[in-house]
Amino acid sequence: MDWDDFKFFSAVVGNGTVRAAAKALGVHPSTVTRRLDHLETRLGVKLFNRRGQGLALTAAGELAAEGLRRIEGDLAGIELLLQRSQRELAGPVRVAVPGFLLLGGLMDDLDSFVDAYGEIQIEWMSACSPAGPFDVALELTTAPALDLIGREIGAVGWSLYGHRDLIDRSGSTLKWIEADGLACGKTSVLAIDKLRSSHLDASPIAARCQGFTHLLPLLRAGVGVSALPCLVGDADAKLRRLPGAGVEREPLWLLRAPESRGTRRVQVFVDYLQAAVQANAARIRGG
Amino acid sequence: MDWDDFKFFSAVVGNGTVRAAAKALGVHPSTVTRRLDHLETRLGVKLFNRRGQGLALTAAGELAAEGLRRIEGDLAGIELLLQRSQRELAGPVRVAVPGFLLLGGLMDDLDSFVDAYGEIQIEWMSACSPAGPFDVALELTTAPALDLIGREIGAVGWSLYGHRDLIDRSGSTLKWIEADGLACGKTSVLAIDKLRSSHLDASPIAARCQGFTHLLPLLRAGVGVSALPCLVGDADAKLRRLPGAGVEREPLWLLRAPESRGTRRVQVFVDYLQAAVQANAARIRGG
DNA sequence: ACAGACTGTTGCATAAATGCAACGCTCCAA
DNA sequence: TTGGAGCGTTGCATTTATGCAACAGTCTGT
Repeated sequence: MDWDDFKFFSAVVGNGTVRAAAKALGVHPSTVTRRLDHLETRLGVKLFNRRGQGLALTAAGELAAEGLRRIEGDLAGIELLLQRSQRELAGPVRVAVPGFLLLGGLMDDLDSFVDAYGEIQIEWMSACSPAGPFDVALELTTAPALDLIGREIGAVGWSLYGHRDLIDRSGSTLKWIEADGLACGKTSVLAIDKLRSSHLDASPIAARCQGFTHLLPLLRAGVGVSALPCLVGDADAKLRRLPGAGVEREPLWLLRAPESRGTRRVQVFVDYLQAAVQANAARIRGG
Repeated sequence: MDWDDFKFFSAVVGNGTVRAAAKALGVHPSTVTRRLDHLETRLGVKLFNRRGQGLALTAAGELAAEGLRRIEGDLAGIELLLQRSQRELAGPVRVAVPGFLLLGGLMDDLDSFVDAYGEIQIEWMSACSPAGPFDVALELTTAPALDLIGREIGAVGWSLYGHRDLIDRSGSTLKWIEADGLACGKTSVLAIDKLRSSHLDASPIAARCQGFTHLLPLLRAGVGVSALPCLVGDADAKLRRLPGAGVEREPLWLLRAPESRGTRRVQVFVDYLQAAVQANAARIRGG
């Protein structure tokens, strides 16, 4: 089935004569007649009656023209739609998300998004030190800045983790690993302080480090215990929660810059981000 | 704009892979990829993401697929519709119409019908002596046969006509031309008898003939006067109505054979026939 | 880890569609 | 009646698209 034949047919119907259709399509008149012949032969139906001056539609031709009128418009509409979506869905989206969410596998299916929206360039910014303005951010806060539009979309659960052997070896005194810069934009995370003070207040400090990049290897090596987002701690087979240690939760907010409100490419990514948080809500909360 | 590119795109979406689409279309896989490239280049939009195993639709591709789903179905529907209408609108239609209606120009735009429905073969039968069964007929009757479906769709007006010079030469005694076989299926037309008896009862008979083929030349030659359907008489520039002679009307019935009821090709012609009678109603009635 | 089967994609020979000019035809006006 | 201009349609050279086989890559099951 050759769709192009219908295009030529439709052009002839719309322009009245073969020559006019040929000019409109930018081809030679002979091409048009040959495509019409081809179409009629293939269908086994005469669409036109050739008679000296111009062509006259047969009943079947009238039927076909009727149905094609809409198809022709729809097809042109698709082209316009694609080119418009092309413009709307291209460009940068500046995203500020705490590193531990990515570390915990929140964005493991990001490739499907990149596949679908290849023209959107995602600029990942450390939520800790937002070097510049962002379009969308996830933050552990209850008081979003005044110039942002915020919404609570979940809660991040924290607990105490250590190497499983270290935890199982009950009776030994557990040492604390002090880490800074775990949650971003905040000097300290309330959940961490509460966990330590209620379970390991008097424990000695084994090490002091900066961020997850340092903290996780130290925990895996069995140097001591520390507070981790459950999303990160539970995902690590070598680590185990400290028995008895509960889960302290911090509210997770989705923040949007007002100036990118209504921008489709940003909205599309926000939708994906929300879906990702939703899909991992249980893991993020920590059970 | 190449519609065929969309066909290939649609096939890939529908069949999942390039190779499956190629097999479904009966072409080589390379052809499919080249058409996709062509389409993407022309639109300036990426529809697919090539990744090792299979193809993944982009957001734009999803949009296009959405719109094309319906178009694909519509196009296939048109083909089926045409082929069905081809079957339904091909074959013979047996028509029995009194000759004078054709003589009077009732079917002057028949060519447009033949153009539109070239596969319908109209078999004209003399209504006078219906050699075989017909699908549709026009008849001057008030009592259609019992096995037919009839409907009155107009009235045929008759009056007295003669050569204009003969009519204008007042005072001379007008001679009558007796014609048989004017209206069909009937031995005599009541209107003719009434017209003669009320205006030319005592006039001598100048000639006796058979049918319009003989009668009209005699009238044009000024041999005498006779009764004609107004449709025929008024159309002839040489003839004129006899002043004072009124118009006698016979009901015109449209008859249909029950066995062809529901046959589209017959119905289509009946519609045309009714429209033709309607358009010429005034001329047929005789003013 | 490693064949095996699958995917989509590329040069090269062939087949098909197109452009060109000339033709036959109908219609309109002088 | 007779040019002239419009129409759609036909051989022939050329451009374009297709089929074929071989390729590079990924995924899966052993």
